[in-house]
Amino acid sequence: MMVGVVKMSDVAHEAGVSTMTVSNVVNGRPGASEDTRARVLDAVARLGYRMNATARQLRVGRSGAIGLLVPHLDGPYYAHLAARLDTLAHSRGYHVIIERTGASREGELDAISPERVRPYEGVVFSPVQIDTADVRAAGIEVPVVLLGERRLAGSFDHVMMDNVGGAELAVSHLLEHGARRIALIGGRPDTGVDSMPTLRSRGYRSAHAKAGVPVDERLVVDAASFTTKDGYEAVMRLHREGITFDGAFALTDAAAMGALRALADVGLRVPQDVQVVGFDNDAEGEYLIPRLTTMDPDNDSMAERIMELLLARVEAGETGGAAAGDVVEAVMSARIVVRESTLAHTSG
Amino acid sequence: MMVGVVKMSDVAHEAGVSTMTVSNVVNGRPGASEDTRARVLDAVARLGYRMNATARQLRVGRSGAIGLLVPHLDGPYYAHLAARLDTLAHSRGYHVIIERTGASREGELDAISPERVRPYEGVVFSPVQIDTADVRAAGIEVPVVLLGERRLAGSFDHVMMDNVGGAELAVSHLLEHGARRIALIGGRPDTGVDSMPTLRSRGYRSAHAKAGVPVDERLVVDAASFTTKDGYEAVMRLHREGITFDGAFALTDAAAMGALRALADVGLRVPQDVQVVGFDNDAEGEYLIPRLTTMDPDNDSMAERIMELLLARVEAGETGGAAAGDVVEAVMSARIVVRESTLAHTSG
DNA sequence: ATGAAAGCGCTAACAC
DNA sequence: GTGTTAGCGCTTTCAT
Repeated sequence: MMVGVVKMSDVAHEAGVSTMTVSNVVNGRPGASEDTRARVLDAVARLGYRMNATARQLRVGRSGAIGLLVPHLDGPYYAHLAARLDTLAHSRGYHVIIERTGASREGELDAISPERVRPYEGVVFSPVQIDTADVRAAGIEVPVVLLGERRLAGSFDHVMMDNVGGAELAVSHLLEHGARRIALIGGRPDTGVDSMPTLRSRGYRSAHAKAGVPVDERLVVDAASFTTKDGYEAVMRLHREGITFDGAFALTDAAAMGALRALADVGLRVPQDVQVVGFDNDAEGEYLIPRLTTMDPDNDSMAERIMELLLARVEAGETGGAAAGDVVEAVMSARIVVRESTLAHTSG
Repeated sequence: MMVGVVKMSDVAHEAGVSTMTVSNVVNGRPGASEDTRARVLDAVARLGYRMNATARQLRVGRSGAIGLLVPHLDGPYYAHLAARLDTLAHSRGYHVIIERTGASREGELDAISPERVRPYEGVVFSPVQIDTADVRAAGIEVPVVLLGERRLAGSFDHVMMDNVGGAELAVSHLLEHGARRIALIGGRPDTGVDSMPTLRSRGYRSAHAKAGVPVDERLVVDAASFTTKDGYEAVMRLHREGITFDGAFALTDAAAMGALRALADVGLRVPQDVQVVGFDNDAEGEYLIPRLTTMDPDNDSMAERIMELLLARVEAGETGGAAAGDVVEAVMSARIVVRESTLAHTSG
């Protein structure tokens, strides 16, 4: 056993060969006799040699690492995505490294800076504050797949969920089951900007339009961040202001959870008095009281699509982030999971 | 604007100086006239130069990155820890990079391998499958703080939660409030091995011992992984087998959530028929029906302690993972948060 | 105040 | 089959 950090030249010396031969053996390249190979491997084991990945990367570029740059890890969404991506990456010989941007502009710019991104062979980035121009300007040098609702047209492969369609499905379900005054928990006026809340709010409106049911704007309750707390407070606010409703579409399951608790607190029964639908299909939804009807975004397919797009570019040896011409925009659709929080049979 | 990757020598050429001068200016080192500095900065801006962190690291070692190696990111625990550590790291000029080990032995060994760990200036590692010997044998070359319940005696700084004490407090609370047959959801027989479930189970037993209440072993229900589903199924199993109980201590809030749902399904009222306590103080607990009494592990203090220990060693320039002699073992205690799922007043 | 030389640990390209 | 040379992009040292 040697003390200090063992490098290739130490192994070479020990085995009585050149560093090049050690490199070849260690990397499983052909062109070394069985005898030499054995001697090298033996020396490696004896000295406890471990390759210096930094040096290797400076030389060849390959690191085997894929960066996943997300705003935060609260809630099951990104956690689950990370797990799926990691599994997929492993099966292709890569591993996933996760970085939090903190959902701030500065954090996002930091995370996508070339210094920080260069060690990765490709990155999956979910921007929430910055836009296409910023991402292009950052000058990322590796393949990028963008994630999420913001339209970053034309420059990068982009995987997004069909938020509008999913929300429309959710609200149509409520309308079909007889709800006529549907609260939108965490809703936003349509500012024209694409974001998760504005898109899901847009689906809420289009479902109403299709059904010919007018929207009472007082039912649209904004929420800061779609947490359980926010959902709770939104319903409480409606109740305090005496605004009645017989349905509620919460922009996230977390918010729906808070809404359920608030409804219980004010004595409204779900689904008899108010029917509730969430969005995300969090694992907990199945165990809430009552069990929550929700939209399932099929995150697994999404993860597969992402990894497929990214590795295609990585393995094609693409460089220079912004892809040329043949950019893919994949929209994944969501399906409804009906549970106790909405009525079993269609009314009307 | 230049095409391709711009390096220091390009900037040097453009500014008409040597690379050394560029290096000095870019890194804010003294020893460059105002005039030169301006010319260099101008060239940097014009060419869009970004430093190559890999090359720099090969030369000097510093990367500014702290690795957080965790089994998974499901649930709020590690997500919240990551956020706290990241904030603390930023205030000290570092950033946190998260890696999932997948809670497998292989994944953990992979993650702590010198190749993978060398880019970090220090790592926070939460092992669940491997033990001290493995971690030592891995030959990590940077400071390490270990996290979690497994005792990895003597070799590394180690921050752990007082699982036994916390569980004892939770169960004592139930006993004080009149519960006499307390189900242990996710409990384990004490195998002598230290793990979250065995430690919390130990607290369950010691609370009973202190109160002089015997434990009915049929109330100890194992669960695979302490999820909502597991909690639900554990209670259902007790009910099917006709085992009655008037209290339940779930090893995690997630499991408690499933237990609450199961109790509702079998027609038992909480807290009147069964009092329930969880562990972890997840944000959702406050909005469950009924609101959940739980143990708050004070993760923020824990994160502070971890970062403090790690950066102390990093900034002391320590190398060679296993610290010499002066190893710190910090045990953080948990406090109880009383809510609706247990009775308001002490009985008996 | 600035620059030239050497080298961090590794590997591509080319000898032999 | 194996070794030599050169160099990835940066910084340390020492000269000027």
